[in-house]
Amino acid sequence: MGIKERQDREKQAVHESILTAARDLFVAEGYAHVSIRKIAERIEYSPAAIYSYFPSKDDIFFALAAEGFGRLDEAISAVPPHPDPLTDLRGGWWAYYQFSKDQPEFFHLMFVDRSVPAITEQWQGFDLLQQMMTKVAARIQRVIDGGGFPAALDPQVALHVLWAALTGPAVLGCTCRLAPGEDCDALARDVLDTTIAGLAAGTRLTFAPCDAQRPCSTLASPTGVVSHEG
Amino acid sequence: MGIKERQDREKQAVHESILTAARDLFVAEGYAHVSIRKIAERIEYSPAAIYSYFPSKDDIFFALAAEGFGRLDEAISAVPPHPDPLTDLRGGWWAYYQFSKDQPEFFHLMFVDRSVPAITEQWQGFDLLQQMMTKVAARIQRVIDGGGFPAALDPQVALHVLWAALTGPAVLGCTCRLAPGEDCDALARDVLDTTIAGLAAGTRLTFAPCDAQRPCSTLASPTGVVSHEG
DNA sequence: TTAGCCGGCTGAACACCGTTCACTCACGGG
DNA sequence: CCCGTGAGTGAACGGTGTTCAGCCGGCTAA
Repeated sequence: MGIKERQDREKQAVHESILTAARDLFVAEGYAHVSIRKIAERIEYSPAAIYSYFPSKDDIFFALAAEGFGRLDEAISAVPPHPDPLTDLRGGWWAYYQFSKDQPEFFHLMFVDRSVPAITEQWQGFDLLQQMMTKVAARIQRVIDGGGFPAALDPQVALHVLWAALTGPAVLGCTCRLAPGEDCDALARDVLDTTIAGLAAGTRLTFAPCDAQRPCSTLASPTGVVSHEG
Repeated sequence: MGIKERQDREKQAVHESILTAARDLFVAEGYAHVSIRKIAERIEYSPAAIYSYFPSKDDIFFALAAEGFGRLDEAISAVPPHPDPLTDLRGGWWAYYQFSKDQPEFFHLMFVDRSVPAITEQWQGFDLLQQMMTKVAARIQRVIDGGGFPAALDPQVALHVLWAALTGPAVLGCTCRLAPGEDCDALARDVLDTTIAGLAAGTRLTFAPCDAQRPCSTLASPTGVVSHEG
C-alpha cells in the first residue's frame, strides 16, 4: 500500500516548494521583502496552508539559515588544500569572507540578523557550524605544528579571534558601512593578514572557548522544542 | 512679536518629544518594536501628526542614528587620556566596543542595520563619524611617532583595520552569536590585542582609505591581488 | 459499492503595520 | 471681526503575520 508513501512524498514536495519559494524571494529581494503571502502566491497555495508546514514564518528562515551553513561549508570545502598550512588556513577564512559577499542574505541571516530568535536560541544546535569549527581548529593546529603559530596558542581561541575579526569587514561590507569606492576586499585581506600576524606574534589571549569537549557554563539551556513536524 | 517664536518653540518641542518617545521605545524594546502608532500614543497625538514632523519612519531612525554618533563620541571622549600612546589608543577602541554593549540598539542601528537606507546612503554625511575618525587617526599617529607602530603604517589604514576587526566581536556579541557563557569581552580584548600586535608587526597592508583629503574617485585598484578565492 | 471520517486547504477575519488624504477648527494677521 | 492658514484628526488603503471554522475530496472500513 503506497498511498501513505505517496501522500508523504506530496507533503514533502510542498514543504520543499515553500522553502524554494522563500529562498528565491529571499535571495532576490532580501529578508525584509519575503512575506507569507508572497510565498503562498508563488507556490499557488493560500497563505494559511503554509502554517500546516511551518509553525511560523521564523521557522522558514530558521530552515534557510540551516541550509546556509551547508552552503558555507561547501564554499569553504571547495577551496583546494594548500601544502603550506598557513596559506591553507588563510584560504579557508578568505572563503568565509567571500561567502559574505556571494551570499549576503544568507550571511546576514546566519551571522547578523536578530529578527529570528530561533537562530540565536538554537545556535549551538547547528551541527554543520560545529563541524566547520572543528575542521578550522584542525587547520589551525596544523599551523601550530608547523611552527607558524606559537605552540601555546589554543586553536579554539585562535579560531574565535579569526572568526570575530573577519566578521567585522564582512558585516561592514554587506551593510554598506564603507565609503563608496573603498575596497572591502582589501580591508578584509588586511584584517585577515593582521590578525594572523598578531596570532603569530604570540599575543597573550584570554578568551575561554566552549565546545562539546569543554562545556563552559551551567547556562547550557536544554532548548529543543522545535518540531518541524513529520 | 514673539508669537512666531513661541510657535516655533512648540513645534520644536513636539519634534523633540517624537524623538524622545522613539528613543525610549527603541532602547527599551528594540528597533523592531517601535511603531509610528506607539510613538503617537506616547506623545498623545494621532499617528498622522508625526508625518508633519518627519517625512517617514526611516527619518526618525536616521535622526536617532545621528544622535548615536554623538553618544559614541561622548563615550570615547570620556576615556581619560593615557600617557602611553598605545594604551591610549587601546582605551579608545575599548570604549567603541563597550558602546556596542551599553547601547546595543544604537550600535546596531549605526553600524549593522540595513533597514534604514538613509543611514548607508548618507554615511559620509555623519560629521561626527568623520570627526571621530580624524581623532582616532591622530591617536594612531602618536603611536607611530612613539615607535609603537611602524613608520610606514598609514594611520587611515590602521584605523580601518582596527575598526573592522573590533566590529566583529561587537556584532557577534550584540547579535548573540557566541555560545552562552562565552565571554564576549574576552574575545573583543583578544581581537583588539591581536590586531594591535599584527599592526605592530608591520604586516603589508593593501587597503586604500577615502577621506576628504584623499577622495578615492577611481575605484581603488588592488595591486597584485592574491587569488585564494579563484 | 457506499457511508463516513479525516485532514489538507481555503476564505474570512483579527490585530497590527506605514502612510495618505480630505477635512476640521482654533489661532493669528489684516 | 473675518478670513486664511496650517496643525491635527479620523478614516481609509494596502500591506503584514496569524488563526479558525468549515468545506470537500480522497481514503478506509463495512
